[in-house]
Amino acid sequence: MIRVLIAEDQSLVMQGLKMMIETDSELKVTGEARNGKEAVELCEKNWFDLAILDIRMPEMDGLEAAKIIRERWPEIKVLMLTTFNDDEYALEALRIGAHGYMLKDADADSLIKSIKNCLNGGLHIQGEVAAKVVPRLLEKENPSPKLHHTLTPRETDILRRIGEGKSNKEIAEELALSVGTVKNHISVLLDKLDLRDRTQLAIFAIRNGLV
Amino acid sequence: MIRVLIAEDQSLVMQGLKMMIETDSELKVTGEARNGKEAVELCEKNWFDLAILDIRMPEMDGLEAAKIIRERWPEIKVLMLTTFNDDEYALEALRIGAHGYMLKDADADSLIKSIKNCLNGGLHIQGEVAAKVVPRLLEKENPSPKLHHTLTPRETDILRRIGEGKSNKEIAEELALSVGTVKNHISVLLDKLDLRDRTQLAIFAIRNGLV
DNA sequence: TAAAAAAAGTGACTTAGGTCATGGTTGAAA
DNA sequence: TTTCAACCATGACCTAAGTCACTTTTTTTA
Repeated sequence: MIRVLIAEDQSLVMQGLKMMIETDSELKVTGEARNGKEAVELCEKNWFDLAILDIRMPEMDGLEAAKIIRERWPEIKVLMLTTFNDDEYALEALRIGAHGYMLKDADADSLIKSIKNCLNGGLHIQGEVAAKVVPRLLEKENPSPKLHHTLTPRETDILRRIGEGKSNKEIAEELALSVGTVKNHISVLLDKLDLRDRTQLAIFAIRNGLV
Repeated sequence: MIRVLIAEDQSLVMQGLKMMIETDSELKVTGEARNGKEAVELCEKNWFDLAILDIRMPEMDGLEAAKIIRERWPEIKVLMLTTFNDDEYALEALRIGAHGYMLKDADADSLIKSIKNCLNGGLHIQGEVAAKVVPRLLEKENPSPKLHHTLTPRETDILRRIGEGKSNKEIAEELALSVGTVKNHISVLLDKLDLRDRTQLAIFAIRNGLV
């Protein structure tokens, strides 16, 4: 029997995955976590063959959890689950050594196929992501993908507020800074994340679950 | 037996709902639609006691489907399903006469409760939405909530591109317009949606599934 | 089909957003 | 202790964004 751990904060998606997985008599969901921290804790107590991790989760996100699991229990297959076609995250997931990258809005069949394929040692990346990601991998470690892990607390804070649609003036008032300072932090954010303006920052913030 | 129709484009969520609903022996999912159009077509062929409609769907969204179902089959209970705490949509849903408003990230228990409550003739609005919405209802028809239904095709198009993080110049080039024209459309959008800048438009576009 | 209304388009003008050069503070390494 | 690096802060300056008054085109409807 293949033991599966699911880490997913949306209970509907959790139930859906569970149901789909257990239609196959070989597979059994023996662990359910609502964030990355819980997932790692479960791995400490029980053995799993496959971990399905949502990228966006509270407490500890799926990428961090994946990293820890890959380091400490390298035999466990890791499948990342995401809502969006975010190639930055896909790259990061691959770098960590995930065995698959699934989109939540894919149909049931291809999700099952991803799971099966992953268990058989395959690597599967769903969506248009693959087309964008593969060329990048071929250019050897590309230097651009600076993830939000490299952001300072101030920057993350400001990024979140941009994602809430606030103006520089509002952010400055809330944080007791001058607008100039806020603008400067934004310039740094734009540079780090390789984006162009606050609108793209807001989109990034939402896509990555900061808001 | 209570017959349930689900309209939901994300198959994972569909499976999750189905599983949860069918843990109760009284309930049975006898219809599955992947968009609003399919939902209405199913209603024409079969009878349902309850329709669970995702607000965000391709082809025809949940609000439109709800409207049609409420008009043509007023005995069917309608439960709206959404990812975000979007009070504009909640209001619109209530105006149409939906019997409930559920958030996808709620836990299984409260989702089941919403369904049960809805079947018993209750009205349930999940999340902080309720607190924002109820006062508005008491002020008699409030004039502000202009939904995206009132947007022209051009405006919707431009709104989507803003949600993709494009600049006015890029949008103008793609649509073969002057930047001035694009700016003007944006001014109209800001006015109609009661927002302040393109960042808030981008957030709106994402929250409402345009991108 | 004429009149009215809605939508699409334009460019001069104002303001908020973003860049850049610079300085202060803290903590760790030499 | 000094030097270096990372973070935070600031304001002068420039550009893209947004407003406004207006014209043209398309669609409604009387």
